[in-house]
Amino acid sequence: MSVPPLVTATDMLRTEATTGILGYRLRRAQLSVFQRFLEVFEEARLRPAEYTVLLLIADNPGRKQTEIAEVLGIKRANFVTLVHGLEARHLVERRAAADDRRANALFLTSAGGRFLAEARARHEQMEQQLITQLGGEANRAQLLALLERLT
Amino acid sequence: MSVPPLVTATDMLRTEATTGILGYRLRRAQLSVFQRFLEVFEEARLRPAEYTVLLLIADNPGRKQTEIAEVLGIKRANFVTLVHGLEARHLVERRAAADDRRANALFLTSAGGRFLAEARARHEQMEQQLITQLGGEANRAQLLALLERLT
DNA sequence: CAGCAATGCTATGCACTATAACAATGATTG
DNA sequence: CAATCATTGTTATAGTGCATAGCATTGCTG
Repeated sequence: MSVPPLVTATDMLRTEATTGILGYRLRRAQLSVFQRFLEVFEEARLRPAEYTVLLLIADNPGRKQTEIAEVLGIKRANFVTLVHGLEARHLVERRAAADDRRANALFLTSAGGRFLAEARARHEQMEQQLITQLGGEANRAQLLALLERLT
Repeated sequence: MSVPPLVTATDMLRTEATTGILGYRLRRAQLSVFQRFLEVFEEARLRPAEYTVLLLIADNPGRKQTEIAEVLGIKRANFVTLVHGLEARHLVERRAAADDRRANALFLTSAGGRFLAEARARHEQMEQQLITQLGGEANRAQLLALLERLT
C-alpha cells in the first residue's frame, strides 16, 4: 500500500487563522479590486476616489464641495486638492454658489461629461469581470447587501 | 387625496451611482471594520497588521521574516519596522536561523503568547458583533467565500 | 451690531506603501 | 576551488492617503 507523504511542503505556512478575521479578508479583497482599477484606469490617470467624485457631481450638479466630500467620507481639507486636480484637467468646474458666496458649486464640464462616459464604459467592463469572478450577478448583489450591513 | 411632497429633502444627494461600484463598497466596509478594530485595540496598542503577524507567528513558529511578510502581502522592507516594534515590546523574538545565517527566525515570547491570547478573546467578541451585524454566521461564511473569489 | 458657525483653503504630521541600494550570506556554475 | 549570482535583512527615501489645526471670508442668529 502507498503511504501519503509524511510532511506537507515545508514552505507552506498555516494561514487558517487569517480566515477568522473578516477585516483581513475585506482588506485583501479591496486591495485586489483597487489594484485592478488602477491598472484599467492608468492611462486615463483616474483614481478610484476621483471616479466616485465625477459620478457624484454628474448626478448632483451644482452641489457644494463640502456636500460631495461628506457623502464620500472625504475630509474637506483633502477634497480641495482632489477637486483642484480635476479642475486643472478641465473635467470639473467650480462656480461661486449663487446663494452662498463662500461655497463652490461643482459642475462637470462638457469634456468632463465625455470623459466620465468613457470611464463608465470601461468600469462597466471591469465590473462585469468581477461578476464573473463572483459567479454571477446574484452573488454580486448578495455581496453588496452584506457589505452594506457592515458600513 | 393627499399628495406626496413635491420635492425630496434638498440636502439629499443622489448616491445610487456608487452602488454600482463594488470597489467603493468594499472600501467603505473595510474602513468601517478597521475603524472598530482600532477602537477595540486602542488601549492594547495593536494594529490590524500586527495582529495578523502575531497570529501567523503563533501558527508558524521559527519561520523567516520574509516568509511571514510575503504571506501577508507586506514588503520585506516595511516588515522590518513592524517586527522591530513587536520585538521592542517583548512580544516577538528574532533568533538567527540555524540553517541560514542571513535569516531571522521568528518566535512568540511567552509574554507574546499571553498577549495574543487576550487579543484573540477580544477579537472574537468583535467578530461576534460583526456576525450579528451580518445577520448570522451563515452570512459571514457567505461573505468570506465571496471575498475569497475577489482575491 | 456682536458673536458664532460654516466654507474653502493652507500647512503639517502620521501611517502605510513602494523602490533602490547595501552588506552578509548562501547557492550555482564553470 | 573560484567567480558569479541570488537571497535576507536592513536603511534610506519618496509617494500617497488621511487627520488636525488654523485662517479669511461669508453667512447666520440673538
